Amino acid sequence: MEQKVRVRFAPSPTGPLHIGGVRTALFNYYFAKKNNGTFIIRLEDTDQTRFVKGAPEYIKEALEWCGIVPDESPWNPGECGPYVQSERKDLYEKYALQLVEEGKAYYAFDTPEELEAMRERLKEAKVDNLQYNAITRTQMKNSLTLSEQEVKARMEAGEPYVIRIKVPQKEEIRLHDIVRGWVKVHSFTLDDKILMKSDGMPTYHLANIVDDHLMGVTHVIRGEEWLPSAPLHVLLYQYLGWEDSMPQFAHLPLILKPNGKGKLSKRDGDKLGFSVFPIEWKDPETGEISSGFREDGFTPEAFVNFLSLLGWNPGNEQEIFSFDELTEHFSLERIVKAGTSFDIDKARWFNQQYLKNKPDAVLATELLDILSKEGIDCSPELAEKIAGQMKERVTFLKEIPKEAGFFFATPEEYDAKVVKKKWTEEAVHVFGQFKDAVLTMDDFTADTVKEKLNTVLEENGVGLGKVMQALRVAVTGKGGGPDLMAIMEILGKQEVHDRIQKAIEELPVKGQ
RNA sequence: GCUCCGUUCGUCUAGGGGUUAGGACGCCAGGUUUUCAUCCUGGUAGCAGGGGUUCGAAUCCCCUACGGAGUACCA
Repeated sequence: MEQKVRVRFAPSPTGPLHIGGVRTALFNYYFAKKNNGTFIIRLEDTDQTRFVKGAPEYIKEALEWCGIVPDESPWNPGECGPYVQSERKDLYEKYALQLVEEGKAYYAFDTPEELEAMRERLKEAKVDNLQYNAITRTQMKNSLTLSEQEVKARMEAGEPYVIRIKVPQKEEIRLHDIVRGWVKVHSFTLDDKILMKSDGMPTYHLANIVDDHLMGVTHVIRGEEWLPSAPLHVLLYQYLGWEDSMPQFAHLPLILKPNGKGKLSKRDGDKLGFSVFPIEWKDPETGEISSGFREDGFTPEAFVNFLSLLGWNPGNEQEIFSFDELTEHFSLERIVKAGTSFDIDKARWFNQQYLKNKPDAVLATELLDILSKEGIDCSPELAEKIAGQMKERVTFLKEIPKEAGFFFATPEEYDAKVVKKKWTEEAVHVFGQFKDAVLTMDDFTADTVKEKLNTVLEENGVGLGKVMQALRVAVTGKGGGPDLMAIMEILGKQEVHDRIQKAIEELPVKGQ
């Protein structure tokens, strides 16, 4: 049976999306596009108390930055709307009621205190699973233990109640996961999860199944944290009579902290020295800012490339992939099973690869933006030249103002180590001649300035190697950097002259 | 505790009965370069442990250990 692929990414708007969520979205997206399918975004906001203002907008912006364009979403609804669960509220109750009707679910009136007391009791009795299940439900206040009249009376009196699923006592539940193969669980270890909360909202479990069914979702690709509740979901599909159209599951390995200990969480950001969010997030309550990869200077291409290779690989040795290539090569079968530690060094390497391979003109546009934020004036022509000189030497474009500030201003400080070692009487003597010679040049390019320097050096019988670093320090203030001749060409002859002049006046000569 | 999932260099991973266990990041060394970086060359380092099955196991099975997730009127 060939069915058109429909997948969804269903985040909960409780804050910013972290990179694990982004990767889940990416894998769903690749899978949809590769199979000519549809990619849906659905907001799962059934817990109204945890809704965070700005979260939906953040999710949208973050995914867009990565290059994900949903086919159907709250922002561009398709046929299966609405795409926000709180707006679908009325849909869910019907199915919950249907299950109650069929004896597959029931009403429960237990208070949080009573539930807690039940768990305590079980703990003391050294019972393994502290659950609301086939055994314990017989001791609780629900429509299975209470008389029909009493249930009715309690409901009419406005007493809060929930609807719980009635999990069979002895049944093996099997599900096939594309990543993990067959997973078998005994129903006794599941508990009678709440389907409808007392506020009338469904829980994740119900809403998720109902929506996936109604939206025609064919593949559920989500994080491994959902694997333990997947059997419950299967049971729900069976109960609702939707087993035949049940989607296929693929549970993705978790992204772990760099030390491999524990799932990477939103709180790990910054604490570990790197971002865990795609783009910056400002907490609307506290105003606290969490850094994002975008603001750190990552290009979306590098970020996406890196993230896509966390828990998936194409089976060959290629590592640099464009978005289209990722889509083309992606397959669920090649997702790895084991959890994956996050390695920021590799992420940085990816960014550098992309930087290196981008045309100077493209980089110039971005650089101009960075420079203007730093209050540095720069022409597009100059920016392009600087980008060309610096792109292989930095990991992020935003390092340029600091690493190559000499392009914009005469150095105020000079590398003390180089000065101490290389700023010799001989060098100063040669530079005195060189700076004047420079002013007489008509054609001032990297090549001609090199010729000129060589000429002066030859006349004085001094080797190039002996004075190059000193000259570099005089012109740039730094001990390292791009080709000095190219720098001088960019600076122009007057500036070169003035800088050498200044250095000669200010720097202490070695041995004097 | 219980249930489920997992385990190949420090990290990301290839490899699915016969391989000198391959690649990438990182790290180290050498070369190139006027310098730093890039680049090139080389090096470092791994099948969690124990039992089976087999002529032969990183690969298949079992056990143990370790790690992770779940165990809410959160998703």
